[in-house]
Amino acid sequence: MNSFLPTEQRIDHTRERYPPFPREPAVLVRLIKHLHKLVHDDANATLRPYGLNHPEYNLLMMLYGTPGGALSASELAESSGEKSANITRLTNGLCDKGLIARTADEDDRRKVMLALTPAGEALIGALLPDVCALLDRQMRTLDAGDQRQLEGLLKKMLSGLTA
Amino acid sequence: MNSFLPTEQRIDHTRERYPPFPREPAVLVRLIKHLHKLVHDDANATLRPYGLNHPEYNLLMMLYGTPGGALSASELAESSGEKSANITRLTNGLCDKGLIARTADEDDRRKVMLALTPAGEALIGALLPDVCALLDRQMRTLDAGDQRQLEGLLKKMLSGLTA
DNA sequence: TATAGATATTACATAAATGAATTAAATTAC
DNA sequence: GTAATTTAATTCATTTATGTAATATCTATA
Repeated sequence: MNSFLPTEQRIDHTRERYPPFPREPAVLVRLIKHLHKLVHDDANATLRPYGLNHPEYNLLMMLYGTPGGALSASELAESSGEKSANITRLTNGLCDKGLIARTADEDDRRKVMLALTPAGEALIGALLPDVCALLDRQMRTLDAGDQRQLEGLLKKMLSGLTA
Repeated sequence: MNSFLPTEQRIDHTRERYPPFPREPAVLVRLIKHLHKLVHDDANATLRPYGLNHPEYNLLMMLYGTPGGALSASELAESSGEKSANITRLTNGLCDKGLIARTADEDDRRKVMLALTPAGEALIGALLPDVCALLDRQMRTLDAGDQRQLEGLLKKMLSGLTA
């Protein structure tokens, strides 16, 4: 898992067998997959002591970072990239743990608004130092300029995937 | 899902509540997650007509791109990033479909060597044009220079995650 | 205001992934 | 040469994620 070289060699061998296979796009897609997995596993390890996994943490941080502090289930699904059925399961778990609370929206009674409880706020306060250390560590090989440049390129890539 | 702006706004609001939260690393991690999901879903949609999902396709391409054409189960796990238990499940499915075949390794009888069958080779030959088109389309907003630069930065990021 | 159509949420069934434990074969140490 | 250790692959139980369909509520328009 530590070296990406074998992956590149396989892509090169694939191109010998099938020349139109586009090297750079294939390398980039594999890198994204590889990085995602490492970041995801790393985050899970950091969050486990707090009784959370990465998707649960993401939902809590969506609420923490939202002015007003409340989002509907579908807004959470949209912003977190999870399927709505999965949001129900995850928010059930977070409600059971007492970290978030559901309230019916007054204007649109189809909606269920979700917000952090004091216990949820407290948990985030407790884990943020570890999370910040994790994020800084994960990006430690990139200086400020690298990070800005990478952000720009990833957004450029993103623009080709959504349109 | 199409805009990344709300995510950035949430990160900014998080930083108002908790200033040490590192903006760039958080943005980059979210971008990686976002891009991975889009690429993954996109690939699944392209592969479905061929009766494959993305993990299955990855395993087949590992074998296709390996000189000699055979890998052991643990080598497949290592190179694909899947857990070994998952490799067993996935390769069972691919064997059932007749796309790969298991043979015992002569030197080490604990090992199970996996290789493409003629049917597996044929399927890859059939789907590669679509996959190449997909890859080129996914990276269409990045010119050759962008792609090289992005590859370099992602590898630099990777070096901080594995060590 | 009645009703057709759209949206939000949830429930249920199914699929995919993971972790822990098991079996079998090879390697090492004695 | 035998016992202990390591490694490879699988099985089983559990967790996590997805797709489909059902239910309830809202919106628009005739």
